Amino acid sequence: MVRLGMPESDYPDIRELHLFSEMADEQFMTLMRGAYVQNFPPRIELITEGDSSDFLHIVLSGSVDLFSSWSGRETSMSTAWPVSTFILAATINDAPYLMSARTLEKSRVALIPSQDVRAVFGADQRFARAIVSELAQCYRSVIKAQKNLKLRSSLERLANYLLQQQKQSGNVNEFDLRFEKRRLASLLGMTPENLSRAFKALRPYGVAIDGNHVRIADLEDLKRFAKPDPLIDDPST
Amino acid sequence: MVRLGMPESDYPDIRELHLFSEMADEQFMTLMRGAYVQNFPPRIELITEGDSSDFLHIVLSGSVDLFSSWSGRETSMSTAWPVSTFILAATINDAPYLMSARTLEKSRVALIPSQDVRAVFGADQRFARAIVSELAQCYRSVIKAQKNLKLRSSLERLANYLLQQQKQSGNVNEFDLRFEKRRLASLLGMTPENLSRAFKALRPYGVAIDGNHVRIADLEDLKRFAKPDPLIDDPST
DNA sequence: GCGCTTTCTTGATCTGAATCAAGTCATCTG
DNA sequence: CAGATGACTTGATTCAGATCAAGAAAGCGC
Repeated sequence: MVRLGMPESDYPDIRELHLFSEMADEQFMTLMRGAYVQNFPPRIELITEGDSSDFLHIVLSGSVDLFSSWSGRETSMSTAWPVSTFILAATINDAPYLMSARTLEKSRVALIPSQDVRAVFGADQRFARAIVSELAQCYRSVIKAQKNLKLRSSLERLANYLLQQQKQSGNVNEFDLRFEKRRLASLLGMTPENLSRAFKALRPYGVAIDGNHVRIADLEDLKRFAKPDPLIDDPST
Repeated sequence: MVRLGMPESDYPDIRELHLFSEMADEQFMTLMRGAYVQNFPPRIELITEGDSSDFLHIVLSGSVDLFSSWSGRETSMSTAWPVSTFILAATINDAPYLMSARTLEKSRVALIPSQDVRAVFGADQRFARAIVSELAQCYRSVIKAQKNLKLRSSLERLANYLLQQQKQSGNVNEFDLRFEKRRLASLLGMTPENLSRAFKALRPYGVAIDGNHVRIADLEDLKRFAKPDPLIDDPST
């Protein structure tokens, strides 16, 4: 957990992000000069909900779980994969975090002071536009997640999740789950026990699971059951 | 459902909105000149999910239900009250609507062409900042809604909703529900039948309901059950 | 006023999903 | 290697909430 200024070798990864790709060099360097990079072991809590947002975070490698708690219960809200930012909204509005974050595995995370982000927002028109676009994107993702939760049963959510992963794996009929089942369960809003049963319940639709390896026999068959909808399942729109 | 350019008498209401209050007069007038105002009867569908977003909408009077459908099911996502905008994210990203909108009652709605909004965003630094701030706010609202859904039972959601309304009514111990119970049920993610039962289940905590009139006997008692949390229930943070 | 519709309530029943409890399996550790 | 640990599965049970069905109350048109 060593803390240091950001090495220049990390610049290109960040520069590639939609959020930073269009801005002026000068402003980009301003952000980078104020930034830190830290390496974290697995299961370290990076952020606690309710704390004030001092840094915009960027996952450079590994992965980060965003979760929330209330009254002794806990739920996964989403996962941040490289290379992407998280808690942008709190940074922008200088408001307390609504979610906690912890590393799922060994992870490398960049930290840009929130005040730098807000300052550069005022100075760089393109950066401002990128932030707006990113925020709108984030907003739309949550809306989709909410529709998914309110309109579908847990079995339907799993089926659509599998279709999404299948697509993301390059439209092959076999792929590996990207995380352990207990977290997948929480993401899908169900218990681990029920996820187990849900996988079995999808067998009649041609879904076979072995460990974390999934095989889909007949995509059309599964689609008939899952009824995927771009307004819920398509991450790009 | 007459369509006209916006009368100047509506300008002040809109100008007061956080989104428009800081921008330059000139830019504000540009937006207003391109805008329309329409009067709608109750239960008219203003927007259908999936359509492309040609206008930023502003409720001037009445109220608008934002809802979504999938596979024959339907759910209320939120309600837009005067004076506020809706579907800002779709407008900004020039993306299809994720939610449909219908008037709940006779309503007056202003329409600003999306391309004007995007153009002025580039021209007015203060407007850009206001949009970002508004979007971040919207994002955070949905996150809160999602935490509410995933972490609480329907009874807990109702209890916290009542506390929120009580606060909004000026901390008095009696107030009226702001909409009909079937919609409240949908907003809280439950059926009308269950909402009925939930009200009865809150009686031991001092909640009395008569029609749409609510009386809370002992606020502390209800709070002990509801365990309100600013990171879920406080609309301002 | 009277019918008509719609909302709301209440009870009975059903179901999806959580919980509880064991047991399996794989991995890690001394 | 034995024992511990943690992830996953499976079955039995419970529970929250949905659905179904019917009646009560309230609003509305004529």
